[in-house]
Amino acid sequence: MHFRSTCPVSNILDIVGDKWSLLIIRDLFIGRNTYSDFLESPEQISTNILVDRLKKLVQFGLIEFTRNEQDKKIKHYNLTSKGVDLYPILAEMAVWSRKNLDVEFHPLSVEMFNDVDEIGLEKHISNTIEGYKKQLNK
Amino acid sequence: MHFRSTCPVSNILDIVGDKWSLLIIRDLFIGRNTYSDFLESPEQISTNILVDRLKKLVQFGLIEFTRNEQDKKIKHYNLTSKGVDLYPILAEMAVWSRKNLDVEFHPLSVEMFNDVDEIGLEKHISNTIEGYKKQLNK
DNA sequence: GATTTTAAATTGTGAAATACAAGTTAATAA
DNA sequence: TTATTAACTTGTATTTCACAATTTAAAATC
Repeated sequence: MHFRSTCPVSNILDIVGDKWSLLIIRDLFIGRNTYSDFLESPEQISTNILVDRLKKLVQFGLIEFTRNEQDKKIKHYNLTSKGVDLYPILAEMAVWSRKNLDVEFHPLSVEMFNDVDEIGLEKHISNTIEGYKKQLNK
Repeated sequence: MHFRSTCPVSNILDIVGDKWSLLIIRDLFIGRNTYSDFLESPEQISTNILVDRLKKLVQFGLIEFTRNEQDKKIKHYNLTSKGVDLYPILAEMAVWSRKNLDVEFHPLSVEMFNDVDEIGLEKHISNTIEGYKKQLNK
């Protein structure tokens, strides 16, 4: 891995600072976990870019995959602990957009973040991470 | 502005989701605020990319500039409130890198974040934002 | 007021990343 | 044996980025 500098902000951007990587991470948090799932996301990633990003994210140790027992040609991707640690960044991004952009957001995002005003962002983040880990162990 | 979807994470990535925009924002938080300052950053942005990103960030309303009174060919850029609101994202990125990457970080970053263990991330963020705003009004 | 300096911006060219469409592979299902 | 389908590859066009050189315009110097 080549880092442009020794700045930690620059370093993480060298890993996930492209148009697609963080959207795949987001997908994993909302339960999408297969190649086909990712292709169905509303942003419409290209197949060659998707394959490339999945490989890179595995190389970086942010995600890994297991084979479906019933249909072994299906790969189920999941976040590693390094990948789960990205959630605060995604959450802060969503907070920024909801505060600073005057647009109608996807119902799923509205639903996902409607607990923030009540319980606070910190609790929302820890709940989401806990929820993700629980769902993995099933 | 064209958004790929109505997901708030996707939306902010459509604005600052490239290799350089957030590094310019970072620079502004550490006191670098002119074209020449940005060029001197360790990541070595190209002049054409820098001009392009500065224009876009102004268009998006994340930054603005004033002319130096003594030397009017110098532009001093500053973050708008929308831009200042990006700091939590930068902070979470730095937190992620410091936790998950095994590298030596720039002394400035080490110094900047050495208060986090003591006072917590939330306080670090509000202090940094407050500090930035104060410095602007001088 | 002509010349030099410098911050900001532009231009040109090659390389890399991304978009889009079509085709391939290999495991499973029929 | 032949579909079917999840994952992946390939080819080409477009866009973005990197790198080097040059231009512009305001300020400073002579």
